[in-house]
Amino acid sequence: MAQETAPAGPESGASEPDPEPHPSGSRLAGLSDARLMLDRTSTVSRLADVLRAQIIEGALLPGTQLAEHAVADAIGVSRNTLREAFRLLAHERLVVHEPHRGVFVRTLDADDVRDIYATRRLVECAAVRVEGAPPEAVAEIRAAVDTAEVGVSEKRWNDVGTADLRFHSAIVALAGSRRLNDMMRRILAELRLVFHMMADPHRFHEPYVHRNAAIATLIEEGRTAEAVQALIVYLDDAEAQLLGGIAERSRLGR
Amino acid sequence: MAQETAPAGPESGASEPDPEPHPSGSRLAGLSDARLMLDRTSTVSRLADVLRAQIIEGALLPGTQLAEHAVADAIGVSRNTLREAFRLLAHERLVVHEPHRGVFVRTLDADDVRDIYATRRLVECAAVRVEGAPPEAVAEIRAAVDTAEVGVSEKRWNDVGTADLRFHSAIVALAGSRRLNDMMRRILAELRLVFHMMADPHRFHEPYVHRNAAIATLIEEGRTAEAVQALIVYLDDAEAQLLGGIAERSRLGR
DNA sequence: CTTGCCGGATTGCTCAACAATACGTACCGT
DNA sequence: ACGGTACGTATTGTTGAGCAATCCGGCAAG
Repeated sequence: MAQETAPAGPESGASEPDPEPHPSGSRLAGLSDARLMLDRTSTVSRLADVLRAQIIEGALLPGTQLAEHAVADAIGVSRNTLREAFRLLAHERLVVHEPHRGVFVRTLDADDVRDIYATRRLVECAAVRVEGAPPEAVAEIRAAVDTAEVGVSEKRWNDVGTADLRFHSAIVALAGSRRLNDMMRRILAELRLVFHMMADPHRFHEPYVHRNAAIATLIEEGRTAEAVQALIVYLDDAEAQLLGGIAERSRLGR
Repeated sequence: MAQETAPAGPESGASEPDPEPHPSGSRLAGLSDARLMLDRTSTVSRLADVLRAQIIEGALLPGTQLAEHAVADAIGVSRNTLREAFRLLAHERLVVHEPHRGVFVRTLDADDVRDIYATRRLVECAAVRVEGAPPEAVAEIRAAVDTAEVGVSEKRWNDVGTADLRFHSAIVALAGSRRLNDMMRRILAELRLVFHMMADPHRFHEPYVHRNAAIATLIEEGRTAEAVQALIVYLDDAEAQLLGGIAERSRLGR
């Protein structure tokens, strides 16, 4: 399942942050990142990408143990290389590393959800308020909404979820900060773990698609105060629904 | 220099993100992280802590190459173990990992400074505005100010810098979000790299101590709007000064 | 001065081994 | 039946060596 969806966004190299553009004054611009395109290698990076994609897609459910020897053999890499990849994923909070016990796909609790939504409320609302947002970010917001609506009409709920997170990434991109974008990408990846812990994941996205559209319009029209208000309501509702799902899940069989 | 200062804050385990507090409803609070205190082992964690402290204190200056074999031999750990620690630090952006070339202590440029301050403006100002801030966070703000003032009177500039960053960490803590705190700790650690790239690092902290005190008072009195305004001015000035320092540095011998 | 080539050094990754730790299970006394 | 102990096994933590791939510096040729 979930195998047919695109790998979402494993683009983040995560370890090569800077092309360090040479100070040469010559007109050779546009080549500064060519180096990165060339040696996109590094087994560890690709390994982390693969595992990240598997976790985000739900192929590896929260709580699953990732035994080193087994995974290393299955994928065909050395145990040491796998451990390096695990360190990255642990730093992204997609897996937890319990000493002498192993690494497990992260299981989030109610406190995590509350913390995630506290962060989202603060960052997303502040991003909407930022002056002089780059126009391509606004366009990206609209594009995400369109994608989500297509997904709804075709009942591709997984894609709807992806588009929803893309929508909120685009909102954060209004702030125009790379670090903020990275942080939010990681937090939204965490959020996918919560969805995978639920039954009927799609019901957590589908009702919000039209709200996203409304918020997008408000942003496009520069009505930031109203957009922020709508966003707060949105986030409160979504948080409450997820907390309800977690409570329900823990009530029955845990 | 800088050797006499305390290791600042190497507390962040960075790889064991969660004590995973057991859902047991019993009143055994405060013990959830006892497990971590016990097996505080893990060579990789301690190794990362050591390197992080060295970098943050300035013992390892930006641009320094950390050759695997040399460092591993010097510290007395295996090369594989060291590589795992490097992955952590690279993810924290304290070092850069250039494929087939090695890892270097990160060198930040003007764009990095702008990005860091864009993030700080957004996050810190929003944190001040958050309702219902935990009182211990406010107390921590005041404590940081006091420490900074003691540092000034004793001309311990390095401690003044540490206290300044502690002040801003405390401001972010007003939001009461663990993830936000972690992110800001990492960003402020990055900022220390910028300071180490400058001549006379202390002149970037000393003029701001009394401003911190004023902001702290405004926060304590609940005058958030004024506090935010003062914070924005503060951040703008600090950013401009750092950018000036970088420009100056790149003008002469790079 | 540029181009091409070579040798030395470093990194990327693998493999195998051993110590340290956690877990399941059988055993034991009460 | 219950709590505790001991033990064997499986997994992780860490090490060390080794080889291919890659980068860097220098040197020779054009």
